[in-house]
Amino acid sequence: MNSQYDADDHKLEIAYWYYKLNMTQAEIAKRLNFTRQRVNQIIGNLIDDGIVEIKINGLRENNVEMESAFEKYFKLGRVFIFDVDDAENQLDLFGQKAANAFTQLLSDNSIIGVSWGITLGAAVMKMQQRNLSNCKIVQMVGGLNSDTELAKPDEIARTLAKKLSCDYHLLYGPAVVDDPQAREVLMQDKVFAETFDLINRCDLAILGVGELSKSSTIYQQGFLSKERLEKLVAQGYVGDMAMQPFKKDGTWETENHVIGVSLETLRHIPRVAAVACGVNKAKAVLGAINTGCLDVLIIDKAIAQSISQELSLDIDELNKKSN
Amino acid sequence: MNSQYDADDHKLEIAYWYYKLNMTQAEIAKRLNFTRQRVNQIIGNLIDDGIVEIKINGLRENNVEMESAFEKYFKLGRVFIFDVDDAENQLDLFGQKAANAFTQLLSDNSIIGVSWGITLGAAVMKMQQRNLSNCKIVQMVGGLNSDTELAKPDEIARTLAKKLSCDYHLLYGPAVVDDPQAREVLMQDKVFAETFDLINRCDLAILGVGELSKSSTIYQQGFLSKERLEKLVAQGYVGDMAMQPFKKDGTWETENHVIGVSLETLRHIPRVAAVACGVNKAKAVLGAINTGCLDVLIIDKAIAQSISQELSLDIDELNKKSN
DNA sequence: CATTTTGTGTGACATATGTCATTTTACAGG
DNA sequence: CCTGTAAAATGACATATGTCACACAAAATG
Repeated sequence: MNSQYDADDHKLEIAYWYYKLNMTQAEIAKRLNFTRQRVNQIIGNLIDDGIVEIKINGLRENNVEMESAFEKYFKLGRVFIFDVDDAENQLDLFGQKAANAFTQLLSDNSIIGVSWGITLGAAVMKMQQRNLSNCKIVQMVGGLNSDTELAKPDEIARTLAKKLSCDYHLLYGPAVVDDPQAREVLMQDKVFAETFDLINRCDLAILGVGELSKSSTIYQQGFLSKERLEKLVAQGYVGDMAMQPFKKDGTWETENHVIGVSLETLRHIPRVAAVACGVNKAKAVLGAINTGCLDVLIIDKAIAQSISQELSLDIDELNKKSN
Repeated sequence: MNSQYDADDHKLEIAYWYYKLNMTQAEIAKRLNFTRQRVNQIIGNLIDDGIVEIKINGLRENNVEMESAFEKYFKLGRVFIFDVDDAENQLDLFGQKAANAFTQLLSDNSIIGVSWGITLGAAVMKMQQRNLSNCKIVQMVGGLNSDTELAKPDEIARTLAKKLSCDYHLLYGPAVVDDPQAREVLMQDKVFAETFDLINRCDLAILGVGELSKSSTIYQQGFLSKERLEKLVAQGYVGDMAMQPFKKDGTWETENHVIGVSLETLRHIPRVAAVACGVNKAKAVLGAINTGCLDVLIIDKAIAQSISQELSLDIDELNKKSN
């Protein structure tokens, strides 16, 4: 009844009526003697046509765009990127923000596995007190004597449980043993049966990403010998999660010194969230992403920018509505 | 569960996800552990909050804003305002655009009453050929011998009927009689019974607005004597529709020289559309609006601006979403 | 300490929107 | 005049959105 020409002619008024006067598509259709579907289609193209522009003020101060781009590029469920400019309180600041991020991931009636690390500890400590009493926290790697109280997995598990007012279950074994044979024996022992059963049934796992270098916690604290560190680095390993090392491309050989969750197991946990802060962890984070274990990534802007640069990501391009 | 503070914090990402990534409100709610309703409410305020701005390019070249403002201010169903800058072809240009406007008002199975006038004639002539064969056109004022063929009501009725491929019904009487007595007699006559029945049952009436001055068609063509014109003007009359004069405030006394539809009858026709072109008709149009007979107004920009100026209308203000 | 107030969560519901498969219509060549 | 094709209308649905009334809990008030 009406030609293409008419439609062009009417785009402006449709835009105005719909976006400014909040008329419904049906009302507009009635006015123009169009079908509702046709109006719907025209409105759907208004932005592409350049007739309507939607501007979101203050986007650049935020990292939303970069977060979304990462989610899309790496096929992650959720990415949080935080500014932590204040080098002084970096850990505190990042911890606080990561804690807020965790808040969004938690829901009642879930089994939550925790790993270890300074960053993870800082985040858990900053979490708000809540009442998720039907959750259960489970320690996913064995105990280790860290200088920093809150980096210890058992301590993290306990603290988190307190925050959520729920029960927790510890892994009563050492994180690292020297002799693979010893590990083998221990892992088979029935004491761990329930623990590993819980780990396997986790709904959510939260862990830190560690780098592999002489300045890394894992080395500094002596959980990794100089020889093993050098060997791993030589083999191309770049980081670890829950003490399990991986290479830059995300591959790994099964570890036989660590008592705790394996990367293979992590892979089957529906929601795995990793935190990392500090640009020196960029390479490790990239490797962590590549393992395919992660669903949620919580990092600071420095890491994000470093990764983005290394891969020459075009943030704007990625967010084009290609879906 | 989440404080006000959180919501503020999340507005930006909600805006981005909703407007740029086209996520649904439910998806967003899930991400943030909000209820869908809360996200809905936040999104509803995004524009007021100044976080989201919607810009429609090229609005000013159009008259949409002014049209909407008029609709709101005068409580009209629809207002069309057309640019007719080319003084040369003013009638042609305006006629063409008015014809398009009519197109939007027409639907099949309706009784359509027509009046008379140069502008109306021009518009009807420019209408596209269509197939609305279940419509019926009815002439709403008696015949008159105009110089301009297409200003005559019967000619307009016939032409429109041809355009719509439908039947038409003429009013076989004079438009104006000198003696009120004669009019009385004629109006009672059974010949007109069917005609006036049709007029009363009109779904749509289209008519022109005339001014009352020495340069007006109604006077020039001699349908109104000098004496009557001067008397009417002296009494405050400013214009006519279907030969029925009205004052600036929209009031009128019943006319007793004209054979045709009364303003009172027009008032009860669901959709009455009036056309007018040329700034000299501004005052008449304002009066026409004030009669309360009109639902649709089709005018040129000059008239619109004149009226807007006289009433000191603030277009932008009117279109604020006060509803 | 009791009591409003305010913000949120919940469940229910009416509308609005997006999408498809199918039919009509309008139009361009043959 | 016939026929293929592209644009629109139609009818039917599944989702998404806007809005209630109501219940709760935390914060503010007296």
